[in-house]
Amino acid sequence: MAGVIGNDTGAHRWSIGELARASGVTVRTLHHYDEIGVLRASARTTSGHRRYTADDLRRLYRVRALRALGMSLDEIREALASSPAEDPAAMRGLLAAQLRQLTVQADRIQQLIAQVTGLLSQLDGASMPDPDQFLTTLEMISMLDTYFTPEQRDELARRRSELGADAVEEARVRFADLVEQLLAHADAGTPVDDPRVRDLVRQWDELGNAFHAEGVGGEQTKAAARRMWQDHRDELSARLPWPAERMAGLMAYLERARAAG
Amino acid sequence: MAGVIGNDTGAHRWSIGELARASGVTVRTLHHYDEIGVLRASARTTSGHRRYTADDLRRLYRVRALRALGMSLDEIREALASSPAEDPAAMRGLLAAQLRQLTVQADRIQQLIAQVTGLLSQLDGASMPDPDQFLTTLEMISMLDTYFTPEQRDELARRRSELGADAVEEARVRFADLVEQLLAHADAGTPVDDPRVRDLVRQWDELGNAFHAEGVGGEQTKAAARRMWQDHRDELSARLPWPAERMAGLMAYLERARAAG
DNA sequence: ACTTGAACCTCTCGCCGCGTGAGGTCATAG
DNA sequence: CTATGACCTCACGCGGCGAGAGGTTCAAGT
Repeated sequence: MAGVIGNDTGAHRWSIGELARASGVTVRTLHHYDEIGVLRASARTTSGHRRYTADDLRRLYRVRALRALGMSLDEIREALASSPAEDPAAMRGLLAAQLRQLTVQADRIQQLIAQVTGLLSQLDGASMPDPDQFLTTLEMISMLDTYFTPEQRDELARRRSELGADAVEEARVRFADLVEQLLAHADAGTPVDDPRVRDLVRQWDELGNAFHAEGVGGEQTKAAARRMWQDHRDELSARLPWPAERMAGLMAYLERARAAG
Repeated sequence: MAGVIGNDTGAHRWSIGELARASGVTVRTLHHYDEIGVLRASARTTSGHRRYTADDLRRLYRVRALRALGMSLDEIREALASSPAEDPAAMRGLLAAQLRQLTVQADRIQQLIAQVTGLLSQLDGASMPDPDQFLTTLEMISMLDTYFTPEQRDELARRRSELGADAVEEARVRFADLVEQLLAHADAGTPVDDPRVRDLVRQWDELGNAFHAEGVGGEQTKAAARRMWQDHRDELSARLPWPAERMAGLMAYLERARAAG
């Protein structure tokens, strides 16, 4: 079975220290591999010292290679359990799975890099009147993590980058403008079914929709955003130039207008 | 000091379960944060139950955000120890360090992806006469890891990709040709200072130099390659179309020719 | 006032891949 | 016979919690 190529008859048998030096791993690592069955010493002396064969050395090389590719020792044991000569498909599946996992990790890291870069540019940017602003941004990050699933965050980020920074900035300006106009109407007591108000509400909803996907997914994202707003009205409106209670009143006005529409 | 923004006088104080639900972390996590001092409950009831304030909640958000960016809890504790309002440079340094670390990780993962992809293409390629070939490739990977430093591996990979796959294949063919010619001379007993032999040796060295950098770094890489060859002559020559002892003889012939040149 | 069930407390072990000892046995050279 | 290394088997430690055991306390209903 094992050892079709290099049979060990009469060949040298290594002690654990020799194997360690030859392969560049520590003795402790070999002990560990023996313990968990990734690489068992194929023999012991009468006094209990491990003796390794040339086949063991080759197997060790394979183990180290697969580990260098990022696999767990459990996966490696399974991969090397059935001789790959009999079962090349198993090895293929494992490598493919590993590749998928690596791609996922790479994506995650790229996202983190983008986020950290963004935070750094906020810190370095001219707009640094107030370190509290930065801390609040930090708080927002974990809020987003709490309320949106990773897929939803991906989707939001994707749409923002599709729109481009300029369009996002323009949307921010238009949003501020809508807030001001609607607040004015709310203060003036304009009825919610006034055509001017209805038009403003329509613009508001359109503006928001640009950031969400269509269909069920988009609705879920919007629902998550609403939940976040309801739970953290104060913290969130602290980042806006209007006081929290004014925004709360505005949201109520909006709700009534939508109900009337 | 702390709580300049949101003072807690008379405000609601959360139990650990309420804080957990509000922030989306588990109670166990909050216990852990309390234990290691990342987020201490700012008070306890007489019976020992933890009570959290609004400031604690904000701090928790910051902790979760920094963790989502990949920082360790130790780093986070340090980062939040000094109020960042007093020391914005510290936070900047931390984020910059984190960004560096993330870039390193991203590079590593990209390399792994390239390696796994290469292995998969070897498995899928038409040239799959022999699963042993594949296993030997695995063994080579860990050998390279043992003999070359990460920098040296980077350098080798860089030069190979600069040369391009075609040039590498061409070099392989020329190498085979040189081996055949030199073996013929060695067998024929041509003296090592024969001009034809010296020319072949010159070509051999040039061919090898194309894969190594110039200067001290390149010499170290070549030395590492020689050590690898010396330690693993048999395994390595098993991947070449000539028997190990013929290659060994050839290397000796080469050495003598270089000494004579 | 009593009971119940949920929420809270502390303490401990488990995961992964070993590093780093501690304390004892075996092999070999002088 | 002894000194020195190489080897052996435990066993704890690391990071960031999950999972559970076993006991107390809280809040609400009867």
